[in-house]
Amino acid sequence: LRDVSREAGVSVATVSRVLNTPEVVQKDTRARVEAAIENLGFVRSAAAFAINSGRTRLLGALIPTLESDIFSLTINSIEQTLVDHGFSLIVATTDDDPEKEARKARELVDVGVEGFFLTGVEHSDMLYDLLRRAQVPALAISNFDSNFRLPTVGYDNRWAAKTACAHLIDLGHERIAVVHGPLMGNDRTKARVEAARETLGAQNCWFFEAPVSVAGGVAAAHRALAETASLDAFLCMSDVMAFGVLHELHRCGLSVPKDLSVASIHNLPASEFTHPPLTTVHLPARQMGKRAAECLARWVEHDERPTAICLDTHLVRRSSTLSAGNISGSTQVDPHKRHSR
Amino acid sequence: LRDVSREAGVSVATVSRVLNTPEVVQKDTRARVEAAIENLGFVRSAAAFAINSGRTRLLGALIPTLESDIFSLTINSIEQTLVDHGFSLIVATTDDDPEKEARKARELVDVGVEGFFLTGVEHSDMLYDLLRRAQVPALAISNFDSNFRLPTVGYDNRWAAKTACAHLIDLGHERIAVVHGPLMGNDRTKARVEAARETLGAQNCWFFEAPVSVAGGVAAAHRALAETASLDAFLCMSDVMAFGVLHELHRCGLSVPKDLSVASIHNLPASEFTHPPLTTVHLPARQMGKRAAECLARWVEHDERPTAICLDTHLVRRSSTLSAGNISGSTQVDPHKRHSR
DNA sequence: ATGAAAGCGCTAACAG
DNA sequence: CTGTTAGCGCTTTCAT
Repeated sequence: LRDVSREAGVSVATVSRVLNTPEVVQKDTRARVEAAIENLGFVRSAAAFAINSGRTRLLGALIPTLESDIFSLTINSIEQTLVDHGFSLIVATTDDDPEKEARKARELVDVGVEGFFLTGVEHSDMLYDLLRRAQVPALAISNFDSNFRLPTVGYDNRWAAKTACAHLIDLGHERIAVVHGPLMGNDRTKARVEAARETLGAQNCWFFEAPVSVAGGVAAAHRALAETASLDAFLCMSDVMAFGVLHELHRCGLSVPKDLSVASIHNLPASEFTHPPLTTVHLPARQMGKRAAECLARWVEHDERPTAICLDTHLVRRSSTLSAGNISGSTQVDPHKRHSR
Repeated sequence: LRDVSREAGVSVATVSRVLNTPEVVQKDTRARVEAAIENLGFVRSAAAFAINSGRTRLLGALIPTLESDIFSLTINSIEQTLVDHGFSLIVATTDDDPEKEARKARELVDVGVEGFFLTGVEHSDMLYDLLRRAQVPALAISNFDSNFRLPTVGYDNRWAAKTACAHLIDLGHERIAVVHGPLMGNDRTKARVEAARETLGAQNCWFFEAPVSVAGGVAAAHRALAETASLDAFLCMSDVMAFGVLHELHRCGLSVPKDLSVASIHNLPASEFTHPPLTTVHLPARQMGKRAAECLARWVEHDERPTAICLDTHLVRRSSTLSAGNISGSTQVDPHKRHSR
C-alpha cells in the first residue's frame, strides 16, 4: 500500500480511501491510484484489514461429515446463501464427537470466524465455554428446540419419526424393524429412535444399529431378517440406510411393498428413483441451509439474535409402502411375509 | 493481551511468550499468566496474529458443487487430512462457471487463504492473474495433466472413459448411448465424452446430455430409448446418472444386463448396491483428497511445489454388464433388445 | 479532497 | 528469564 501510494504520488490514506470509499476521492486521483494498484498487482492484506475493521467475514460450520447427502446438501445451500451476504464458509467435520467438535471450534476461533453453525443440540461444555469467551454467535441446525440455549434452525426429529410410524401403523403394520445409525453423540438419531419406540410401542419394534451408509442398511436388514420372524415393515432413520434395506430385501427375494413395507426419513433426491420409490419423511435440507445462513449472517451483521425456526417436515408417500387400497387380507405363510394386514 | 499482562503483573511480551513459546517462561510466571488468561477469558486476536506471522492457516477449495457425491467425498477427505497439518478449509462452489470461480477466488484471497484447490484445468485468465498477483499456490484436482501450468493431483479422465468403452466393446456391444452431464465449463466431462467418441467410433454412439443427477439419468435414458433403435448398452459419465438410467430401464421393462448393459464412471459407495450392481470405473475420490491436501500443505508450508500426481483408475466389474460367459447369441427382436452379441 | 499521524493487537529483536 | 520497543499493513480521525 505504501508502494502504491508512492507510485501514484499520493498518501497511503488516499489509497486506503479508493479501496474503501472510492466515491469520496476525486476522479482523476482515483484513476491514478487505480492504475498504480493495477500496475503493482497490489492485493490488500486480509490480516491488516481484519485487525482494523474487526471483521473477517468468515463463518464456520461444524458438521458430523460431508459424506452424508443430508449434510452436503445443507452445506451447499449455506455456502450459496452466504455469498449474497459477503461471507465465506469454513467447514470442519466432527464425526459426531463432541470433543473433536470443541477442538475444531477452537481452531476456527483462532482463525477468526465471526459465527458458527453447529449440528444438533449435544455439545461439550468446552465448546459452550469457548463460545462465551470468544463472544461468537452460534446457531444449531438439524434440530428444532425453542428452549435450547442456542437458537435452532431445524426440524422436529421426533415428529418426523412419529409421522413415519403413524403411516406404518395406519397401514396395519405391527411388527417393525427400526434401522438407524450410531446413537453415540447423535441427538437427531436418538430423538428419532426414541419417538419410534414410543409411537410403535416397545413390544412391536426391534432396533438395528449400523453405520449410516447403504452398506450399513444392507447389514442391518440382514440381521433383522435373521433375528426377527414375521416382520411387517422396516423403518429407516435415514434414506441411505433404506437404500441398503431395499437392496437386501430384493436380494432375499422379498418384494416391497408386497411382502414388507419400507419407510424412511430424509427424502434425498435419489429416493424418488429407488425400486420401488421410497416412502419417506421429507427433511428440508436445502431450505434449512438457506434459512440458517440468513439468520447467522443477520446475527453477525446486525447483532440480531434470531429466534428458533421450525421447518416443516411431511410424509412423501411413494410405493415402498402399501397403498391404502391394498390393505386387504393376504394369506402368506412365509416367515418373512407380514402376518397381518 | 494488555489486560492480561496487567492482571498477571507482567509485560505483554511475557504473555505473548506463554502463548507461543511457553517453555521459555518460568514456571510460576507462566502459571500466573495462564490464570489471568483463564480469568479474563482471553482469546488472542486471529488478525493480529496473522499480521505478524504472515500466516492464516487457511486454504480454499473451489469446487463445482457439494451436491455431487464425488466432490463431497473429496472435500471431506481434504478437510480431514488438513487437520493434521493445522489448516482449515474454506469451501466455495462455482457451478462450473469460470467467472464465478474467479470471483470467489478473489474473495478467498481477500480473506487471506494461503493456497487453493481448484477443480479441473479450465479456468479464466482473471483467476490466473489473481494467483500470480497474490502469490498464492494453487493445485488442480480431478484431473491429471503433467503439462498443465498448475500441478495436478487427479486421474486421467480420458483413460477412465476408454476403460469403460473397451469393456463394452469387449462384450460385443456396438450401439451405445453415452449419457453425460453438461459439457459447458466442465473439462472432466468433455475429456470423457471425447475419449468415448474416439474409442467407440462416432457412428456407434449417441450422446445424451442431462443434469448430473438421478433425475437427469432418467431423462437421458428416456430420450435415448425413444430416439435410438436397438441399443446395446448405456455408458454413463457419472454413477448418479447411471442410477437414473437403471431406474428408467427397469421402468420400461428392460432387463439389465440381459437386454442392455450399463457401465459408468465413479464407483460411488452406493454403486455396489444398485439393481443390478453397477459396473463402473473407480475414481479414487478420497485418496485424491488426501494426496491433494498433503501436497498443498507441503507446498504452502515448505515452499515445495509438487509435481503432478496421477492416481490409478480401474474397472470394477459388477453385474450391470454382461459377464463374458454370457456373450452368446440371443435372438430378441424387440427394438430395444440388443441386436448383436 | 487530501495528508499526517495515531493506533488496531500482537510478535520479535534487543537489552538487561 | 523478562521488559522495552519497534513495527506488521492498514484504517481513521483530525487538520489543512
